[in-house]
Amino acid sequence: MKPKILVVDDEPDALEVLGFKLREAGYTPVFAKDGTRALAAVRDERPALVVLDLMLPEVDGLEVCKILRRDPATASIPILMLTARAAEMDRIVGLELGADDYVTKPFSPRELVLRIKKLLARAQKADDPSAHLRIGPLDIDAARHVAQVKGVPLTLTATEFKLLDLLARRRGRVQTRDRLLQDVWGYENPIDTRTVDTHMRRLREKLGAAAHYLETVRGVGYRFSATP
Amino acid sequence: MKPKILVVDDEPDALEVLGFKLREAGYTPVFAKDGTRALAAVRDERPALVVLDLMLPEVDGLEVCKILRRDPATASIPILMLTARAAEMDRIVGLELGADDYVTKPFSPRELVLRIKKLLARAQKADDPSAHLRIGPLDIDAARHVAQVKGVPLTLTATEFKLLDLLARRRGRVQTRDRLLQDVWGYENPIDTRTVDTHMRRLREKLGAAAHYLETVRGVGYRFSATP
DNA sequence: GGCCCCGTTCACCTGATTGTAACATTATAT
DNA sequence: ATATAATGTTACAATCAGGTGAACGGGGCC
Repeated sequence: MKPKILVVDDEPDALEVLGFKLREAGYTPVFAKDGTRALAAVRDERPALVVLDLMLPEVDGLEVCKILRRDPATASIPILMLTARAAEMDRIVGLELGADDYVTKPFSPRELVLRIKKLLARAQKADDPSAHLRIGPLDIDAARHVAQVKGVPLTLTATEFKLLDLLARRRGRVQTRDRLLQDVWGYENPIDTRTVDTHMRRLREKLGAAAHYLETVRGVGYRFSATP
Repeated sequence: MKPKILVVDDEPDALEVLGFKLREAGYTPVFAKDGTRALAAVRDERPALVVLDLMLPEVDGLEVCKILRRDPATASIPILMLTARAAEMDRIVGLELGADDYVTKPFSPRELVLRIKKLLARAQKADDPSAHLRIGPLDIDAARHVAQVKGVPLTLTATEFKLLDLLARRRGRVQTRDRLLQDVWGYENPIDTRTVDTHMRRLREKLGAAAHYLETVRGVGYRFSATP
């Protein structure tokens, strides 16, 4: 399974070079030459990662970035920004919007592929049960059994931790109460109980500023927000 | 794994030609020459799709179609109708229940194989409940419990979401109110059938620009439009 | 044993959801 | 064209799902 990479740039030359290098590195490149097409391509192709030029016709890179982040279906796709000027990049990657990394033009393709590799590895790690999860101000270290909000450790009980960890790992996807009872509590035959609700309430209380990550999907279950 | 295709026609010549073309296209054809045998063959062979001539000895094509649709075990098998006259096909596909597509005789085998391919692809997608459905401007992600029109998330209640998801998964085929009550609401709920109508209305309202996908089939039920 | 922590259950409350009924409109049959 | 059946619309009250706070109870620890 070759990961699909969407490359968005308005210069055909850049697309060609990148396409070649990506194929060489074992990826399947897909292309778009403006912001509108980029958004369409993300929806159609569901790439594993997006390489995004900052300067684009139609809808510029920043805007594309924002739109992708706002939508739960695409919020977790890593974005690598390309730009000519390095100066303003800290702002872009850090706070304003959710780019995950950036490379300044002119760049060495080797460098770019390395960054892509790193981002993909990081994204994949979210599924690895032993990994250290970092979502916005939230830090979850399953190995050490420690959860933090903005660096401040939370005092969670074992069940609370397991619940939070599981929801965060499956972020974006709704978990029914039955599923949670099975996976967190280990109940074989899910019973009718409000236990899950009570635990969610305590979790929310302890999470404080980060409580909004725990979303209720009425009639279905709970979901850890997909957007950081 | 070659998909098995049941071809039902009373003319041996037609069977032979179709059989050859289907094998050529990578399918495994199975044959029946009348309605009774067709029903038996569906039961015994469990084909992935049925090509059904309208005019048949014993039990005619429409009747076979209806019988297959009534039984939950066979209801989801795609049916492609063959007929000599095009005029009455709208009625058959649209109203009388259940055929998924039709081709008028004489037909080009290439055309037929293309239609088969399309129907099989659609059926496969509908079978996987975790799959992300994308139909025109509509996006339905069951795992995340998110439905969007042109990227804008809809706020659907649990029942509304289930109803939309089910109709979209069975797009192109009419669902009777009873069937919807069974599959969306659950068997044991003996509720007024007008409940479905009310929910359809609410769905249409929320779908806005995409409301036209929900078609009313007077006297029968509702259908999610087959064409994107 | 007694105490404390933690998980579970209960009761109550609120707002959203939903089934139904009543009325309006449209399609079909006579 | 008119009658009739089917569906669209609207409104509303009952119900339900989930939030919240508190009580209960068991097991480990002293």
